[in-house]
Amino acid sequence: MTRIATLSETRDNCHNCRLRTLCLPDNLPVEDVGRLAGIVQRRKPVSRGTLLFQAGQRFNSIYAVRTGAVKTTTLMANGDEHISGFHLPGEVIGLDAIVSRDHPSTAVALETASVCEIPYAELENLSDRTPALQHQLMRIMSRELLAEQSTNHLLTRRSAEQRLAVVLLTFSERFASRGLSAQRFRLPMSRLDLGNYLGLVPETMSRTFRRLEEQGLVSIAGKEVEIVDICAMQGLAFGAQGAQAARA
Amino acid sequence: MTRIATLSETRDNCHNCRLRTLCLPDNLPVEDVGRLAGIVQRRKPVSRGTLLFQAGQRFNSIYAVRTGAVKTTTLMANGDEHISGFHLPGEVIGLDAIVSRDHPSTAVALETASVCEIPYAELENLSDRTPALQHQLMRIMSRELLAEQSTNHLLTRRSAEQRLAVVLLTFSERFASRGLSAQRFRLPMSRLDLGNYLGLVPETMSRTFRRLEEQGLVSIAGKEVEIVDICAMQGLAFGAQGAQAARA
DNA sequence: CGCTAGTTTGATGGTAATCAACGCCCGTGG
DNA sequence: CCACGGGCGTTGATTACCATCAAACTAGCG
Repeated sequence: MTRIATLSETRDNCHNCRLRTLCLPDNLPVEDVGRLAGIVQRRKPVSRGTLLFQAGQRFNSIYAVRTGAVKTTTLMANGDEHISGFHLPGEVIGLDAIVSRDHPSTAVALETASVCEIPYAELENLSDRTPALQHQLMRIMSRELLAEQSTNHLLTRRSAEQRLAVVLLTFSERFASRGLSAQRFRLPMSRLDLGNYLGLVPETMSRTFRRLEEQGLVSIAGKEVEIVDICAMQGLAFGAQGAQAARA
Repeated sequence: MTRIATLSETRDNCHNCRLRTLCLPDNLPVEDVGRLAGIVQRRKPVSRGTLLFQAGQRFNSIYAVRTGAVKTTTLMANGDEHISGFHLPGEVIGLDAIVSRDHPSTAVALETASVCEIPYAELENLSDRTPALQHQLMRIMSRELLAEQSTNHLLTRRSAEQRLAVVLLTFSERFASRGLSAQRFRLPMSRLDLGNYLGLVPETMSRTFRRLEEQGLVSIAGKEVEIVDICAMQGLAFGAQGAQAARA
């Protein structure tokens, strides 16, 4: 069932992409999408564990996830590794490298995944002549900034249960906006990875999953998640105060 | 001693600004700095507590801090307020509003402060015709992204002592790069604000300051800070593991 | 069929939140 | 000038949550 992409298909890259409204081409007029498609390079699928780029590597391109899921990790000054995000199809990664010559983080495929590579020099060059593209880039970076801020809040002021609830609801929404079920989905990462992202050790992850299940909010089977009571989940995630300080 | 800025002085805005290498004009050719200066509006100093913009307000401009210090806060879904950052002269705020029509956060002067207002429509328009400006904008956003990521790590995986050490060292560096002393400085925010930012209650802030002092790392007098042993501070901030999980 | 990474369970302890109360600084108004 | 008040900061006692340690269990995979 392997199909070979023809050249014309490659040119069509973004036009026909189901993810176009989540990705760089969003808000672009048709002719600009064509020009963008001209510099986008589809990469062949890679298997779980493959590095898309590595911290310290020279920054040449940003990447848009096409299929599968990717995590980005950073080696911190003290030597431990921090997962800065999980990325689903349509999301752009590598933006944190623009300011320096090198990638600050490493991107790893969490499952079989494929990406579009966008050489940054060419993207810069193109967006110099394409205001709409430039504006879309700014919007994407602004959105990332906003997401990081809300992650910050989540991590400082919420209990383990709330962190997990928020993250599950976030995945639910992200899957839904990609046309998948908001109720049932499969988490692409291990509990260790999810715990690293949330600032919780695996033992706590396990116990917290169980507590959510006991409360009848979710049903868990390995990496398969079913959100049983979405309202109660939202109540837990966003209602009242965290377990910790929440003074004005 | 009040000086009235003349028109020509206003035009010169960015050229003569001591902060130009930290701010939007950095990396721009002289003629582009002039064009940028043409759309920058100097605002009169405002006193402590003044709101520069408010969450929910229509997004029109970004702002560069010129003097003083500013905090940005966000009202989270659960009703509590989260301080997303403290901003010193040369830093640009409001970038998180680009993606939506409205400001997600509120900016408050922490002390007497003045800002430059940069109408975003004009900035967009100008950067459409000014590649270097666009690239500088991208670099600034990328830098912000990076900063948020490292804050994330700080908040999830480090003890109260380490969080405070990191934040003090960060302020030290930021003051130093503005030509001020790296050893002695005055924190512009209350302990409550700093605690909110770090995810710590005021009681813990107080005790943690005292512990750093007892260890001979710093000397504290109200908001005045002296970093006594910078090496030991760095050791504490970046060395070894945090008090919490740090598994790969 | 065993191996290893990942996950779970239980027992214990430490760090920081919470609760309670007091002292300090500073601006306001009598 | 002094008294008052409130925001801010400090200190102490107690508690809760989550990390840590230890160990068993499961599942994918060569």
